[in-house]
Amino acid sequence: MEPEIPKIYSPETIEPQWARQWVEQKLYRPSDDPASPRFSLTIPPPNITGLLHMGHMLEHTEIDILMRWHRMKGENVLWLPGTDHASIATQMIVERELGREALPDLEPGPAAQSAWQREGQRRRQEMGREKFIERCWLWKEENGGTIREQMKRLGASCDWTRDRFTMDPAYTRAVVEVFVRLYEEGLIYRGKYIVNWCPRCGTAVSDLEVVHEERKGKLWYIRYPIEGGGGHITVATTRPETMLGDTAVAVNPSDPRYREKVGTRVELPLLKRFIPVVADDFVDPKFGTGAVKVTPAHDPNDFEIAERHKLPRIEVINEEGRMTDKAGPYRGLDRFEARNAVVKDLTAQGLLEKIEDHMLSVGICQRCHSVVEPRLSTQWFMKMKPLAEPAIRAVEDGRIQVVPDQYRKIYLDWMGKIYDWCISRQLWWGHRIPAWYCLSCGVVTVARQDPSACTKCGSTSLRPETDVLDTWFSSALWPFATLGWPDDTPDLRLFFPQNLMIMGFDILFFWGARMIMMGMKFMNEAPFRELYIHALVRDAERQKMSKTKGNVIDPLEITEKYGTDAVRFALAISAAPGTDIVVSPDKFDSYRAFANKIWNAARFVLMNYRKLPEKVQQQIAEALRPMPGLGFDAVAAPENLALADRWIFSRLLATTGEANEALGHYRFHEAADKVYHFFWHELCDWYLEWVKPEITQTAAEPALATWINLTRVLEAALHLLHPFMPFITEELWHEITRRPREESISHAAFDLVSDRVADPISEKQFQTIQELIVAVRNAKAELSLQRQRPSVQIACEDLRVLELFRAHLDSIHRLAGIEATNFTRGRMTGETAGVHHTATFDLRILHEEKVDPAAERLRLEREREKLEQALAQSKKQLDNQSFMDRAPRDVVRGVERRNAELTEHHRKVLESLERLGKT
RNA sequence: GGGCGGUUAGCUCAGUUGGUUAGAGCGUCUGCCUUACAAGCAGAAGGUCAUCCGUUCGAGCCGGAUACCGCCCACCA
Repeated sequence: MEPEIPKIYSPETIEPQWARQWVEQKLYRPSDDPASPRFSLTIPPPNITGLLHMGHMLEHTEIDILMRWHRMKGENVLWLPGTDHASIATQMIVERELGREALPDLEPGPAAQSAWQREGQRRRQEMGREKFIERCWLWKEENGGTIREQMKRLGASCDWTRDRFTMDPAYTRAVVEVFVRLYEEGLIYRGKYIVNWCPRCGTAVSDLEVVHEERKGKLWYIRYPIEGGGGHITVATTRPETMLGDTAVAVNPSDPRYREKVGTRVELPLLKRFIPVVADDFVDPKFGTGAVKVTPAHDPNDFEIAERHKLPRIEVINEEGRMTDKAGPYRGLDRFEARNAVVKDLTAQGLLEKIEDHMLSVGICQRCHSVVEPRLSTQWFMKMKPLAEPAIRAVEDGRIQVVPDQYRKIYLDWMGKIYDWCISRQLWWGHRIPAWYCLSCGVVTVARQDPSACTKCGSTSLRPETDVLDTWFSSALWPFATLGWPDDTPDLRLFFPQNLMIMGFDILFFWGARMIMMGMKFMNEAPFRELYIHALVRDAERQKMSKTKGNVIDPLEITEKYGTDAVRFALAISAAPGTDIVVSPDKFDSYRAFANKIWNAARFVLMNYRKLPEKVQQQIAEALRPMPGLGFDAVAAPENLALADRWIFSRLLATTGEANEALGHYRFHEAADKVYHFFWHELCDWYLEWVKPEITQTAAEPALATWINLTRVLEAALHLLHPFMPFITEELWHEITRRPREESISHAAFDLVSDRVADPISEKQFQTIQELIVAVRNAKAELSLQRQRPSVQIACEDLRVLELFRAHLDSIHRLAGIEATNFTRGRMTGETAGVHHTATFDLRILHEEKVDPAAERLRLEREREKLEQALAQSKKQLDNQSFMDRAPRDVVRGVERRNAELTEHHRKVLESLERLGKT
């Protein structure tokens, strides 16, 4: 900071410097000393395809606050950063890029996007697997670091020397190791089942990657003629095109309508095939007609019915969503075109009985929003039940704490009814499944290294598996694979298990649950001790932010405008656990104002500090080092401090305690709020105002004790604020302490956990003075005398209070804006108008205007009414014997005290009214 | 079809185990350019805590029901 300190805080000139320095100095690399208490956390790795959005920023802000807080507590903190290869997302982006190169002239837009995508897919096939993967790596090198650079700019206190990527060679080794071990144990298997198939992406996806959407659909009632004449059975379906693959009609065995038909055959319209009528408990007689068409190759329920009845499975829809040869005349049609054609033909043949509107939930591909097709296909699966059990117990018995608690139950519910996980993807970018097929005998070899020959028959003609693993397979290993597993590394020994994991609810099952399962399986313990689920960020209309809605707030943009610290603070103070958080420019504005307030408070102190004789400056700086934390010494011992100094110190201690408590429970909003209130409304509004004359005077005798206390409190306040606002506090800390630029507030010792209790006597005394000052300001405002400095008359029965006022008369005069005070012991009985009462004192502004008796009466009457209401309530409680008997003593005493105060205040008001009446 | 969360000031939200007078920010109104800050200072107005019933000496908070809003899970064609 130059001697001329600007009045307006400009984050844009200060933040980038520190951000750069922190990274260059490797400031947040933990020590490798196993003796010091450690705190470790791995970042939820953002996708390399991603740009930083507000959700990231919230997550990183919360993490960073905690990391900086733990560092302040003297712990050895590791925040390990990294990125995820995002198999499907990356492949799509690279494909689109290929498509765009081939078709550069298209007008950008949704239509072009899908054209590029299709063309890109074609070109991918053309160039082949190896070339395409090379291309993906290239893309990753060029774009995959964007988020990392953004995070650095936002001051995330990661250890960048430990940056990891899910496709690093070492990490890939861990993935292969896990796959092979699980396969050898029979927990990974291969089989032909119905899976969710995305025809657009051309791959299977897991259940979790399918989102369900309520859509208006129809229920078509189709007549299946009974073989040999004699009527028909009507089935209802939401997907008429699948009838082409029907291999049975099923009815409930107890359904009297169809009992006789079971075992007979019906004719499948359009294709003229005959299919049996079977009885199965699955069928609900109350739905539709009570008869169900069975399409084993395209419906999971029908698949199971077919298993039970040994029915054939006919695939009529292919991997592109088009009808197969088995669909006869409909072959080659898209599945939705086929639907229309089938309905049209059935209508023409008079076999369509009716059509009803029907709401149904449609499965949509999470990635590309295509309608997912349940499709028979050979895939790799992970058996989940045996893996889930230990992961359930770890949460049940508290080895992992889930915060907020509501998510514990959601986790347990989901884990309780978990299904096997389809882990193979028909994609190229990702971890290739380490399996080889023998072209001679057909046996599958799963191995850590490329096998040269078949393990069964020794043939050397092997075909490697082409499928890759679901991205979430590799991220499930994140908490230990990033630390060097499967090797027994020092990092693994020192930092595993992680102390904490933070994530959004949206990936609790995708990632959180699977990490716990893999941790239990391969490390024999929970991968982290606590799991904190953070809120979702929404815009001012409570909408979830998304690119398609166009309501995305770009953190970098907003940060540039308001400052990182302000945005961080706005997020933190809005982040109550378990609730969504709403952000808006308004909010950022108010916390930018807060940053400016901090800046100016420090500026004020510094400006005056620099006017002090050099010797005094030295003395003050001396008192700040070595870091005394919150300790006192001889100069600034409590008995040498004035009331205001003791008061602000007491408030500082209380605030520190509250902020610690709140952060310990992830109550970011509460911690931020306490610190905010302390800094602005106690430190600035009262304390700085109070000591202003002492520190602005350049008198021969600087108030050394006050100066020391002031700088200490300010320094402590910067520490308190630092986790929330790292940049401005780093900057100001250097100015206040005059420490070298190479040092950092984040590593400065600070006695955060103080065993000192607050100082209730000073607090009470200061509070009484505050009451008086506020009362005078009020009275002045009521009389519109704000511009003047009138004299006042104060009467008080309590001699100690009177003494207190007298002792601080100058401050009171200055802060209340009055000229002189006339004190009386006792009550104000001789005056007829303009008297303001409180329980402890009476107050009258002396001024020339005649007080209007009518207005005066109105004011007092209103006051009387309020007091009487309050009195009635406290009396009621005191008269209630049950309350007196059962309520705790301190509650009763509180009511009694209040009642006494009210009574006193009320009596004074009544007396004033009476006197007023006499005039 | 199950499960969960929400409903508090004009707006956005706090309110930790039930306890005296329900808070904050923004907005509104009044007055101040008081030599740190007008992105500021000093004041003010504004709430039957969604509704009903219950438990209790005492309920914004605990229990039950209702209404509306939102979310998650689910293989009923």
